[in-house]
Amino acid sequence: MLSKKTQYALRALSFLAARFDQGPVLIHEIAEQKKIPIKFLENILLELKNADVLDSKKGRGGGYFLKTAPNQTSLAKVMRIVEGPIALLPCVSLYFYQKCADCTEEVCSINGVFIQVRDATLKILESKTLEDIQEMRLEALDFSI
Amino acid sequence: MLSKKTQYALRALSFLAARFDQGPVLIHEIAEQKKIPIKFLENILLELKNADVLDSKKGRGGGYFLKTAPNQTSLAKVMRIVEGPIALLPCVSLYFYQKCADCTEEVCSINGVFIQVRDATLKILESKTLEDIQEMRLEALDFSI
DNA sequence: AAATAACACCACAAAATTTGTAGACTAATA
DNA sequence: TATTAGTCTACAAATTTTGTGGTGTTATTT
Repeated sequence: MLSKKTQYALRALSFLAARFDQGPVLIHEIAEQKKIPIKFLENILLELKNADVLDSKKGRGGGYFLKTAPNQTSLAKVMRIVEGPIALLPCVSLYFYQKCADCTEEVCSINGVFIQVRDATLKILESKTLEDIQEMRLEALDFSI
Repeated sequence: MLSKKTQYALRALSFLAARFDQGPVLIHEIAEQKKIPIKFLENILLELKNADVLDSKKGRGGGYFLKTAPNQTSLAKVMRIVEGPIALLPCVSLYFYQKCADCTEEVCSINGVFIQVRDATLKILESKTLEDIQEMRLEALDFSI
């Protein structure tokens, strides 16, 4: 299961994706719209900024905004920033590899399956972007009916 | 990431799978071979027994053993017993569904991707069984060279 | 029947992680 | 220079994970 932190991050980003190119958005507004504790959200957005997903502007008229177009940031990237490894076992992670503590087998009989799971998961999460989880925009709705 | 508990469970089961039909195996022996804290392992094995994956025998000559052939227990089943949900979001879980707390969108823009991830993961974990992660058996090795 | 072996069960404790908060600081703008 | 809004550090509360202790129960052996 994804942590709340990651879920908050995805929600905030789906909101910011819908506002891409419309100027900075206040943390306060995101927190309110998405019902995320504001100080917690602060930390998350800052982390995403330090990882070059977001950018920000201080002072009046400031706020957060996507650094690049929504389709330029994969969900895998976001998840690695806020959640950490995507793989289910440390010994099978591409970016957070760790030798399994106390693995007693010379040839691990377990990790093969989890390499498959990892690859199947990554195939999706590397190809999907913020554009794919972008919140529905009001102006995109068709009111002509 | 899978919890240590789940990793321990998988290791213990890979060991028991290799010993299928060879009588009960002592908790003590599994703990030693697989370097798992014995009291922690007790809890795990009991849970797997209560879920009908394992069976046990008390007293002298007792121990734990697989209730059915290794290929009869899927990894998905094991993981649901010891780890809980396989899906990455509560609102997308088949066996542990929960409405997303504070989901503010009428139509969630996020869950579609995670349904895909869930399905890709389950396709593997439902089809792979304990037979697939079974520890190499010594008698299966070819010493003729 | 007594002794012993081994699982069953309950309750708790330590450790780690996650989630959330407080408050001072810095930068930008009007 | 006052105000606005992000930055940063540190901490605290809550929850989950990991691990332990002790007693009970059942089966086997002698």
